[in-house]
Amino acid sequence: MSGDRSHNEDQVDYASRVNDSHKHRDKYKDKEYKHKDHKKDREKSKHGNSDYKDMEKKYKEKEKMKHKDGSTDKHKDKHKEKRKEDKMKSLDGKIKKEKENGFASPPHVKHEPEDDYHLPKYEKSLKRERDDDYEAEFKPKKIKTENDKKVKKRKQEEDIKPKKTKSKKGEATDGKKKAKQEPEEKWKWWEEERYTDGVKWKFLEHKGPVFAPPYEPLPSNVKFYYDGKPMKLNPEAEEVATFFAKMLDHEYTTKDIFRKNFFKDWRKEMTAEEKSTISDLKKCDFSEMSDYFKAQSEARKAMTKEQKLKIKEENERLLQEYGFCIMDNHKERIANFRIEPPGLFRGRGDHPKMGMLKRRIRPQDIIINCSKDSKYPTPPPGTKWKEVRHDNKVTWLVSWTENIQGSIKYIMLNPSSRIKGEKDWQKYETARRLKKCVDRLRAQYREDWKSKEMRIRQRAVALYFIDKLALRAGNEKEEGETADTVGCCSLRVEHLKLYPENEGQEYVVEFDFLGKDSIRYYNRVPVEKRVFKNLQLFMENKEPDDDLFDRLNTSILNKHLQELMDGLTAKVFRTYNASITLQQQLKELTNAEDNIPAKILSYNRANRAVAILCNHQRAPPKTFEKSMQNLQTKIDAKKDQLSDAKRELKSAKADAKVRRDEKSKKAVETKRKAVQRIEEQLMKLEVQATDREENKQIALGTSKLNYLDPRISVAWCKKWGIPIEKIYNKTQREKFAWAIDMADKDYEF
DNA sequence: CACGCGACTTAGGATTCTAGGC
DNA sequence: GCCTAGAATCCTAAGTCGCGTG
Repeated sequence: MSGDRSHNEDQVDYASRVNDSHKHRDKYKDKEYKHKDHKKDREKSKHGNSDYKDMEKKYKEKEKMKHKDGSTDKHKDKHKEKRKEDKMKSLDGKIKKEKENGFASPPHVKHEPEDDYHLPKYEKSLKRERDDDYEAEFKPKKIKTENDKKVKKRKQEEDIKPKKTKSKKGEATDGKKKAKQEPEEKWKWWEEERYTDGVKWKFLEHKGPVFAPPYEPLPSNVKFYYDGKPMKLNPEAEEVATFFAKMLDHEYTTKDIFRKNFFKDWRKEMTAEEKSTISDLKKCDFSEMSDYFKAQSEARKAMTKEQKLKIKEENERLLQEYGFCIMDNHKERIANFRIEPPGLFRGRGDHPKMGMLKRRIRPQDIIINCSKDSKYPTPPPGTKWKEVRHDNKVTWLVSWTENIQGSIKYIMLNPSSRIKGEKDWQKYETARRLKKCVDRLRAQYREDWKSKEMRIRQRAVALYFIDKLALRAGNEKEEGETADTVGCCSLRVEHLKLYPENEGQEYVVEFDFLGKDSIRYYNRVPVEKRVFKNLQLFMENKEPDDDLFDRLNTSILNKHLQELMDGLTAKVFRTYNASITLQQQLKELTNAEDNIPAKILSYNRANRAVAILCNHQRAPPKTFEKSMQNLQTKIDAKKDQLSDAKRELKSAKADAKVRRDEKSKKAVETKRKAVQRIEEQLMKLEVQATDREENKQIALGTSKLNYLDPRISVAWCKKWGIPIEKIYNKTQREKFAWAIDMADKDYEF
């Protein structure tokens, strides 16, 4: 079998892995996670000369280590330190600059040179301009000649499939049109030409963002107390206090870092007087404020129908006005047109910045992106945008810089939009191209395990993990800026344990680390002997907090991958392995004789295998135990009902035997039907229970939305006559409209 | 050529909505 | 009709990756 992942079935049945691995964000460190101390050491060594010398010594020792292979020297730790210092400097500069720019200089509309990229003549045509490069496919830029044949072939396939464009139009127009006029026909962007060379649109018009509602001061009867005494805060400080008060029930507010960060930022909003009084967060009493907000939310729930409807209508109005944009002759839904309201930063895991004040975004923080010849969004009265630009090489409509990490946030389009959909489709096409050459790649990295160059061995082992275990690439992160999490390339020695033998298996590697969102990855896998030996080598003479792959980073890895296949990066493996697993599991698990609920259980199980592979976890719902119990009660009741029905059937039969008339025969039939019906109901419930139990701490949504080629699911539905609604809800159907339209029952990933 | 940053995808949790059971 | 569990949606943090720059 080519291109499947049968060489590592062990991935699929590791329900055991998930079992109690979720939510170890906090527990984790109590156990044996000692990284903190090492971190402190590293922190120290950054300053102070003697420490630096120690480092140098260590560095030299390392160099002596195993690298007799002549590979280029590289020491990640050293770079890390350097980077950090630089960043601190540049951050300083940035803050100062921001103050000068943001407030002093008037915001302005930036005018681009006339002949830039603006091509108004195209904008009226309904179809996008056809590109000069007819061969251009998903990856417009670099098309390798060796691929030309395949490209052409796929092109043809695509041209053949979409034909029913017109056919549906008739039925839809005279059909029942909903009160809110649908944006005429559903636009089948996937039947049109794509842009190449990085142009994302030619016309873009929108209304700009919706700002967070202004702060409403507390009523005078709701007081804040310091050290038992009521205290009126200035509005700014009061607002920040309310952010804390609203989170009082949340675990966050018990965490030291959170409290420390909050308090520090809160004090910045206080008057000199307030600052001098309020010196200890423990003496702050927010409970009255907290109660007030609870009462408010209760009141909101208790509102009358009309009031609720009014709010709903207002929301709808806002959505209609700001929730859409015009991009290239089509009205498209915007994903997040509301600006993030101010509040306290809720970083995940052990985030050093949790609790910091996320400041309010104002019009002068906002950059607008739209066509030059569009009607620009107007800033709120008396305000100005930071900038209006016309960059059609990007997809965002609005951006601003956030104050916690200094990163940029964007307003972009909905997943159902052309611009997102095309990219998504393209992603799966890249993964399918990987399928075609994955055997070759696997052979290659296995060969590379034997390389005499350390960097190549490391690269090959890392790639093996990424492929086999679906690990993320693992970019380096700045210490102290974010939670300490890792991916493949950033794994440290402390994250794995090697067992030459474990529970009857040879060469077992135990992984235990925090990945994205501080979700714990725990897995014990037998690996090939060569991998094991290499790992031993990589770990020799290293401290627990040293990088496992000291001669590798994501950039090196991705450059290598790019050479192996056009468009290949580490994350493509996740997409590929997820999709191919789904396809295989569906094939394996779907039983032709099963009824629809049972088939859907199979689908969910296939989906689950992928979620486990990708380590998509969730906190077990708070009500999980209870709801499980409820379900069990229902099942028991149904069982009783069934035995009753069976008894009745039996007596009806006996009766019929004696009486031998039509009427009693009919009664038997009725009873038989009843038994059958109840049996079906019982089965449905039992299936539901199984499904739910198996899903306790596994999240299916993420893989469904981001990793599974929707055409696989669509094909499966078509093949088995399962309504697509059973698999995808409305939003998902919108996102995957392209797949639903184009995949037939024989689609192969 | 490292490195910072911009753009975009992926992610889990919180909040809101809704359908189905009482 | 009401309540509530579970689904849907919203929210925004946290990744990936490529590119420009000094």
